[in-house]
Amino acid sequence: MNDPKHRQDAPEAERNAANFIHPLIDEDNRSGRFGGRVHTRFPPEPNGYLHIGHAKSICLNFGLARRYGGQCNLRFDDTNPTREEGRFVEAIREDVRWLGFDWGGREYFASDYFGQLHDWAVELIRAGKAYVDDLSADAIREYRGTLSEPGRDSPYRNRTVEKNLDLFRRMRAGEFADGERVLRARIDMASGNLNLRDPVLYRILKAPHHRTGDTWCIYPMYDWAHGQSDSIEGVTHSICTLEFEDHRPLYDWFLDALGVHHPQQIEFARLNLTHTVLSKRKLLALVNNGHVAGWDDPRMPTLSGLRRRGVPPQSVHDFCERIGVARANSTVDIALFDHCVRDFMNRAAPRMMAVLRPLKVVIENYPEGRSEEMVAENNPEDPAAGTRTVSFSREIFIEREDFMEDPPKKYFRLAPGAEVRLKHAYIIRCEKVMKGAAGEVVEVLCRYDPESKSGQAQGGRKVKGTLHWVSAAHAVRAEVRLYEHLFTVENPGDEKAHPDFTACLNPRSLEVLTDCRVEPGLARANPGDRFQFLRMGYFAADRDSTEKAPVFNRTVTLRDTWAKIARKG
RNA sequence: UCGGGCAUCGUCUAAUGGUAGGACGUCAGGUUCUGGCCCUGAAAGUCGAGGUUCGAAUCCUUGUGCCCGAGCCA
Repeated sequence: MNDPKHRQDAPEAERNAANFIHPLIDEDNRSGRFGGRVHTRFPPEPNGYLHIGHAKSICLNFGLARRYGGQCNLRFDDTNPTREEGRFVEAIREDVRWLGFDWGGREYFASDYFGQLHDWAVELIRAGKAYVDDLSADAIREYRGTLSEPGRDSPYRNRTVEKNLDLFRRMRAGEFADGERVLRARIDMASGNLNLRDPVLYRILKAPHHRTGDTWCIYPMYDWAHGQSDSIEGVTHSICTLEFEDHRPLYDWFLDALGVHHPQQIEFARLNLTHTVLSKRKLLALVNNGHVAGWDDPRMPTLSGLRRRGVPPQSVHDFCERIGVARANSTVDIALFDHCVRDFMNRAAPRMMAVLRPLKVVIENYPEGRSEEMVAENNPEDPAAGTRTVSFSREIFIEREDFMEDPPKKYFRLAPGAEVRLKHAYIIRCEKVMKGAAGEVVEVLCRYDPESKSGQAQGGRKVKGTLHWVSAAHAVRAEVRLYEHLFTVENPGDEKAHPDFTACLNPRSLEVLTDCRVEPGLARANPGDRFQFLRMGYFAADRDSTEKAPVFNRTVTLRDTWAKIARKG
């Protein structure tokens, strides 16, 4: 347990890296600002699927609650009925659950608070802090001014409280058409912060809501709903991304105007990852334009995509811990994510032998019709994983790339006259190469050394290379889907460098291999089961997989030092 | 142009006025029945200019660069 390899088993707190939010919370706890309480929330809008960037937020919010012995709510920010759908709610729940977080029944919706929000709006009107504006959307935009010039007051800004109350009541009663009127806060049309130039609180939207149906025809804007929802839930620290920084003065203004519980908003930098895109719009385009097979395509950075590809949730946690939390915009190298996947899989995934591109090898001096059961360790990193047996016989398959008729130097694999170890079995020597009409290698003839069996007294003889293999008679056919990063360039989301991000798509992001041969035990893999295919990478059974037709997704390759050497020549 | 924010190895992130450290990546080597894992080592950073201080990544001034903001989206 003290083995550094097993640090994943260390208590959460020990792996919890420092970030700038901790001292802020520590100070609040010292001063007693929130009575020593720490309560966070993860607030997705149910209008799409969660991705790895959301995982950073989820791990942060739930992680802070865990670190400080507090709680974290799951709250759906469903204030826009034209974009949100119930089906996303279940998908989001599933993703958060997959990451292993439990919101303990504290599942809330901004729509739960529509009544309270309405009453508070009336309170603001009574206090002269909100008014109904008849200006059109275009006019409001014009009156708002620009980044460098102040706005102007709406001609409707100084209506009486009675008139505002009446108009707001009629807005709610459905007397006006969409867009005809809005309720705005009366703050400061000259503010340098555009969010304070009389922001809209309510707009008229005669659209059914996924939870409240047609109860409402006016819906609160994000700014009006979010802070108050935090307040109602007793949230202490409202963690959000950097683009909401300009909204904080408004967040504070509403809570102060209402005189209710006032959480602290804290902003952090959202995650960017190389070789992928994380914008909802671009992800949607990938799905809609058929560049990927769906939201859970294993190439997608969505949590459902990662899950289907076989990424363990522990790796996502580890990744989120390692990237840290800061206020500077940054782009994390996807190599770090891949490392986290390998790091966990190395310790957790049982080894199996699978030949992806088969080449037949006949061992001439091995008796026909004979076979033996070789003992194979399931995971050299985990003795407790035990052993299994693998059938060996006269005809086997090896990987095509593990044989070269005319090998470069430093090639440790099979070649005419060369010797290699067959993992868990014998040392063989290549005696002859059989070719087809086009001169292609179709079969390799070898002789084995009976004294070299794995685990035998004489088995210790050293050879440079060790190959994985399967017995031709025993192996089963399988489909294997090889995935690579979706984009060839580091930052496909950079619209200046790449106006059309789909032009950066990696043409080799998916390669389907249908004639693979795998150990028979693999046919019984259940969807989601993860393995290391020896020397080939980490794989997981796809949800399409059946015992008759097993299908595996490559989650990530192994580190490949040979590929690096070969590339350099 | 106005308001807000951010600049530390290639990348991400620590250092709370006192030895600039870790991780990924890269390179070199060791070990190995996985060219995996593991182990050892190396290269690699405080945006620029002034100032305060015994001492500055940290504080001050100033410059530069980048990000966010003009939805009845979130």
